[in-house]
Amino acid sequence: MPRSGATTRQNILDAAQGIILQRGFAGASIDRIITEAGITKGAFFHHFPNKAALAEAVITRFIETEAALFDGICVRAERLSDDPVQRLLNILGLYADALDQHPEVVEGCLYASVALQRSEYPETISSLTSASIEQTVEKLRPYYQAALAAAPPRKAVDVNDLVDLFVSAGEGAIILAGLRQDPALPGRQFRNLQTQTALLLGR
Amino acid sequence: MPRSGATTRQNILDAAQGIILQRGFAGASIDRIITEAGITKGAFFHHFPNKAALAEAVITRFIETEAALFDGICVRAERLSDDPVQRLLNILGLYADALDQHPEVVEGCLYASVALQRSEYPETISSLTSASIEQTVEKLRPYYQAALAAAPPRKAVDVNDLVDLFVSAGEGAIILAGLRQDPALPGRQFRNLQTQTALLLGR
DNA sequence: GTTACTATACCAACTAGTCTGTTATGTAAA
DNA sequence: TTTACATAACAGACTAGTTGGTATAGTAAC
Repeated sequence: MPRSGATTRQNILDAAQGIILQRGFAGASIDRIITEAGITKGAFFHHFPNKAALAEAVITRFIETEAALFDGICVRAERLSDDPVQRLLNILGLYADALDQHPEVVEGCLYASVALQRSEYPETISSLTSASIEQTVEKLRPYYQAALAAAPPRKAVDVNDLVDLFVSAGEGAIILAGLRQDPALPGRQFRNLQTQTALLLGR
Repeated sequence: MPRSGATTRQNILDAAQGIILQRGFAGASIDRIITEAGITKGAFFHHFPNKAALAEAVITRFIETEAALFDGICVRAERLSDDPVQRLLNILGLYADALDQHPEVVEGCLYASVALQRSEYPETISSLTSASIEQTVEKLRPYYQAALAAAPPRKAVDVNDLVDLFVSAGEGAIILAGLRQDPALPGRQFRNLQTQTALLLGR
């Protein structure tokens, strides 16, 4: 076996993700990516047949990382409490903590990048992204359902709307954090959402 | 005076905004824009000295439109009620109505586009955008302050965090709406936020 | 005569992608 | 243990098309 190309591939993915978040997909030219990664065109096209394949690899890696983070939070929240309301509040709190530990969120989010440049990305990418968001929503829904059942609020609220607020508050917080260049904003946002959810559920 | 070039300019701005929202700034080439607008390169460069000037015009127009919409909502909310809590709830409701009447929000939002492609846009654009967001936040804050003072919630909540949630829930809702291709989502989101805010303020 | 264009040709820089090498590393027969 | 070879992992020049932008000549409305 020849020397492993794994680190080179990683470098390409890292560089590509950073540049895509800063300049968009069309602005992330292969020349820029290879300069940032410190490699040549030959190396790039050895690892990826074309730019679309690179995009798919970047997005896939991002989706898997996010899913793993989220699953970890759910597992920890379930361990921390049996009470469905407290579990939901813990998910919100742990998510806030996770965002605090990742100040690079100010750079942006690939979900939002895809959403705002749908026509520029290959079709497979946008459907992958939508599917991933839907998966997150479906993981989250049972927690909201259980909490609402255990502590029904005074006014009727739709479970799906609450889940959507979780997701979209996250996306929006990252955008706002980027505009303000304030890496602490997303964490604060989720802690605020936690407080409001607590009040909603009578805590 | 010769025939006014105002409509041509409008067409260019409309085409540019649409393509920027679909493909990002780097993906919105002048050739694409003039094809969409049905004009020639000569006409384009008659109206704009370069692409940066076009970007500034597009963003400026967008900012002014958004500010006018928001100011109108505040004026109507003030007319509808003297009660600070009800006023805030009305702002949220009127904003939801406004979003319902603009299904094109699924295409995206220029604030988010700028935030996610900061390095691709000229510097003036990103500072214009940040300033506009900050202006919106400062218009909104007194309404939240008054409502919180009139009906302090059981748990302490930071006014700034609440205002930020308004803004970022809006941005995030547009992103989610784009991924799901669901134009009704942002309106639903704000009505949900209205319900939660009502419960927060004891209504 | 000025303004608002159309049409077309042009340019240098950049774009994605190709092509032909070269180098590192492991395999295995002599 | 040397020699031969296979193959992944690159390097870097090259191409065809696109990019933002310029230039120029002409047309049509006011």
